[in-house]
Amino acid sequence: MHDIRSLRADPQAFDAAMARRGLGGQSQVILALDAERREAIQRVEAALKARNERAKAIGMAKAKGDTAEVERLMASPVDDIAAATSEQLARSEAALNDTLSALPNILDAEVPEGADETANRVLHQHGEPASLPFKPREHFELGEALGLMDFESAARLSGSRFVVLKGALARLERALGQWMLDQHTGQNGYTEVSPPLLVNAATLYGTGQLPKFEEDLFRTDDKFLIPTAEVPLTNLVAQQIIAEPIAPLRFTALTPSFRSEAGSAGRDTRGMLRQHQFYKVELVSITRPEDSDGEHERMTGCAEAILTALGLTWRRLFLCAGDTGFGAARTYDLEVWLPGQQAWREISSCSNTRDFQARRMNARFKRGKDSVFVHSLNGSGVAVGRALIAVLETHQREDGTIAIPAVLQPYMGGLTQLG
RNA sequence: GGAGAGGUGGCGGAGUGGUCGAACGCGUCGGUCUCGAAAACCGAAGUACUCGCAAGGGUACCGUGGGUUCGAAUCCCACCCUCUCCGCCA
Repeated sequence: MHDIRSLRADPQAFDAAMARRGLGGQSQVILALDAERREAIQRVEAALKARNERAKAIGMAKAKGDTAEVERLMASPVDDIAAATSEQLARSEAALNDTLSALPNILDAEVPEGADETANRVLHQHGEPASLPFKPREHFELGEALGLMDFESAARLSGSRFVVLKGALARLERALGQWMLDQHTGQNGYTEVSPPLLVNAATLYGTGQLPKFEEDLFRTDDKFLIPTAEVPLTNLVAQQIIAEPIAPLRFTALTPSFRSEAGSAGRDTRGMLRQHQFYKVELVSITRPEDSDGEHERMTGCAEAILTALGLTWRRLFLCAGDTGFGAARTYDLEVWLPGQQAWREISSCSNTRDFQARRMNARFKRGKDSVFVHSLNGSGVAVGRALIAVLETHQREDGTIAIPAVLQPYMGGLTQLG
């Protein structure tokens, strides 16, 4: 959500910021709505003032027992402009709100220009894509050959974009999630949270999924399945005035994420790269404004450490303007190298939303006598399903067995390989 | 799911139609007193929007949204949430 005051103060800057997102001039329309709204407020409040004065006078006359005065006042004309104007006020207020809440966050000045992912900038890389002495297989070939990955059953149970994992592979998924969670709570100072997986519309509005991206969500009668634990974790501070977060509030959770994948029909249909449901360990930080940039680097580092410890090859991307998500001011993506697919694939996305979400959810802290909007950040630390894929493809051997990374072996009952 | 009770300011808790943004207590902040502190006493203090250069006005907010009324924290309706009991249930 944008601050109408700063927009008023510098409309050109606002338009320039939206232009980086490929959006045409917005400020004219918004300022017109704002002027309309404020003008309506004036009229409504004037009418209300007149009404209040009259009512108060009647009350005083009655208290004095001055029935003549009461009757005179009751007979005096009432200002009925209020009804029409208040409707107009409600309309322009709603229009202004709808417009503002559908506009994406203002990008950080350092975000690379560019319309799509081809303009993303690689910041650094860990390891080199390995040239294996045999033809590496894709994760679903490996999983199915082991008899531990079953797409047919999943399709029968649920439809496309689901998978059934079995035996040691199911355990490996669990091990990944447990181990990552333990890293973040044990080494990185995050507090583990077990949040609701169904949330209401206000909560999704707070983090920015609503109103614009409803089609990406699964919903029940009156609730939505979370598309990421970012939603409940960040909203923990919604509507709150918390103590000043001198040290950032850090939350982590291992949850399923549910995504309708509307609009991605036909993409990544083989295997478990793009599913309607997947586990993810999420990281969320709530900070003071002056701390959020540093926290963003730290958070991304926490995710990178996970990938390194798993023996994966990865790189950090600085997403360009056109590829940065709706709520983010700046985003780093982490990509892992998938030998079977011979491609870099996203496994984590870490964003600083600054006060964009905080404004939507009215999350503040007290500084002196002022209430200041917090900054909120979120990042995957990391996607469990995709980490599973990366582990399979990276640590596969020619005979189809898979070496289990040392850090996971304690979580696998000492098992050192699959197959 | 059924029956009942209830949701008021940071907290507790009054207030059932009129000058109520709301008594009182606690807590908070400032002051007096004190070497200092405590106690006591005095005083201050909500949030948002809006008009204004400012000083300072105005409006709204007593779970949420409607309604009745000249006027609503107070009356009516719907919904949400909490608690108690019953039923069901992992």
